[in-house]
Amino acid sequence: MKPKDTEAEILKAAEQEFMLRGFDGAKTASIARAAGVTHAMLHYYFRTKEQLFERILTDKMNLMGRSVLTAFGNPGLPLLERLKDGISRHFDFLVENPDLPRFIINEVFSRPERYEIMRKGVSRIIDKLMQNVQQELDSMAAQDEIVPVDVRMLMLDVVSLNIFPFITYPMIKPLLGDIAADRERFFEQRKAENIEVIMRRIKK
Amino acid sequence: MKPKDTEAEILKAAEQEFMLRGFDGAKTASIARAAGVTHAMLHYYFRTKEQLFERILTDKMNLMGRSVLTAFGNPGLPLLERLKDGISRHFDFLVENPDLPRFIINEVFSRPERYEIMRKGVSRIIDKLMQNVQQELDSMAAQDEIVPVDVRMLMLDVVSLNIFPFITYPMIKPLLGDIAADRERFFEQRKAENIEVIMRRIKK
DNA sequence: GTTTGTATTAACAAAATTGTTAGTCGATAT
DNA sequence: ATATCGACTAACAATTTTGTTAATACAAAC
Repeated sequence: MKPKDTEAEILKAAEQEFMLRGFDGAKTASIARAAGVTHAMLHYYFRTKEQLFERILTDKMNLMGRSVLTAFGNPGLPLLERLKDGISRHFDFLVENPDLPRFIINEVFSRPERYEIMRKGVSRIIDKLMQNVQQELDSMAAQDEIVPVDVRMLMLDVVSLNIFPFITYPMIKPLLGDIAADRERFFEQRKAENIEVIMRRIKK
Repeated sequence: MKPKDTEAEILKAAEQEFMLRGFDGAKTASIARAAGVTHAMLHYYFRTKEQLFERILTDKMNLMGRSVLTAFGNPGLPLLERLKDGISRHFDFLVENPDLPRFIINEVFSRPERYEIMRKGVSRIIDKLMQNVQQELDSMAAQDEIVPVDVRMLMLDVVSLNIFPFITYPMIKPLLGDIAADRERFFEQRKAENIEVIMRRIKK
C-alpha cells in the first residue's frame, strides 16, 4: 500500500542505470534489481522501457537547460562580475552533476528528434538572456571597456571550457598526471582557469 | 577467392555502425547487412562482436592520439606560430573526423580499462611534447613576452574549445540559429575564435 | 583427377531481453 | 463479511541478438 515508494525506487534506479549506460546499455532487469522489485513492476508503472526512459530524459534535459539560465540570470551585478559569477555557478552545477552533459549529448546524438523536448522548454528564455547580455557587451565595447564580441561565441567558449573536463575526466586523468590526480583540487583549478580564459577573451 | 575484400567490407561497415551507435547500440546483423554478407561471416573473420569492436576501437584511438601529436609536433616555428598552427591543424582534423571524439569518450567512459590501449601508445610521446612546449613557454615568460602558464592547462583549453562544438553540434545548431545554420561556415568561425581565445590567454 | 584448404551459407541453438497475464494478497469501503 | 481495487509476483511468451555447425562450392596444389 505504498505506491509512491516503489515507483520512486524504480525512478531512482532507472536514473542511475540510464545515466551510466545510456538507453541501449541499460537493461530493465538491472534497473529492477537495483530498485529491489521484479521487472514486471517496471512495466506495471511505466508500460515500456522507452516510456521510463523518456521520463528520465525529460527531467535531465530540463535540469540541464535551467542550469545555464540560473547560473547566468543573475541581475544587479556589473557585466564582468555577472559573467564570472555565471561561469563559477555553472561549473559548480557540473561538479554536482558530472555525468549529465555526456548523457544528454549521447542521447540527442543517437536520436536528434529528442532534442525538441528541450528546445521547446528553454530556447525562448535563453534567446532572451543572450539578447540582454549582447546588449551589455555592445555598450561596454562602445565605451572601449572590452573588445567587441558575439555573445553566442562567448557562451560557447564558456560551456566548452566548463563541460569538457567533466566528460573526459576518465581519459585526461592518466594523461595529466599529478595535476589531475586529486579530482576535487583539479576541478577547483579548472574553474579558475576557465574564468581567467574568458576574462582575457574580452578585456582590452 | 577474395578474402581481403569481404573482410575489408565488414570492417568498413563495422566502423560506421560502431561510430554511429556505439558498442551497445550496434547490432551484428546490421553490420553484416551493410557489408552485404551473412552475419556468420562476421564471426568467421572476427569470432565475436567484442573482438571486431576492439579492432575498430584500437584503430580509432591511435588515430585520435596521433592527431594531437601531428598537429602540434611541428618544429621550426616560433612558439606562438606553432601554437596557432597546431590549433588549426587539430581543428581541421576534427572537421574530417567529427564523430571520433564522441565515440571514444563514450566507450572509454563505459569501460575505462579500454583506455590502456591508447595510453600505452601515445602517453610517452605526448609527455615529451608537453615538456618541450612547457620549456618554451617558461623561457618566453621569463622574458616577459607572455604570461606564465601551465602547458597542461593550456592544452586542455585547446582541446576543450576545439572538440566541444563537434560533439554538441546537433544540440547547439538549433540554439545558435543563423550563426550555426551553415555548418562549414560556422566551423570556420569557430576555428578563428579558438585561436583568438588561446592567443589572448597567453599574451601580455 | 583427387585432395586440400579456404570462403561462404543456411539452418540451428542458446542466451538475453522485453513484454504479458493470470492470479494472489491485503487494505478499504460498503 | 464481502466486494472491490490497486499493488504485486511468478511464470510464461515473443522477439532479438549473438554465436555455432554441418554442408557446399570452388580454387589451387599435388
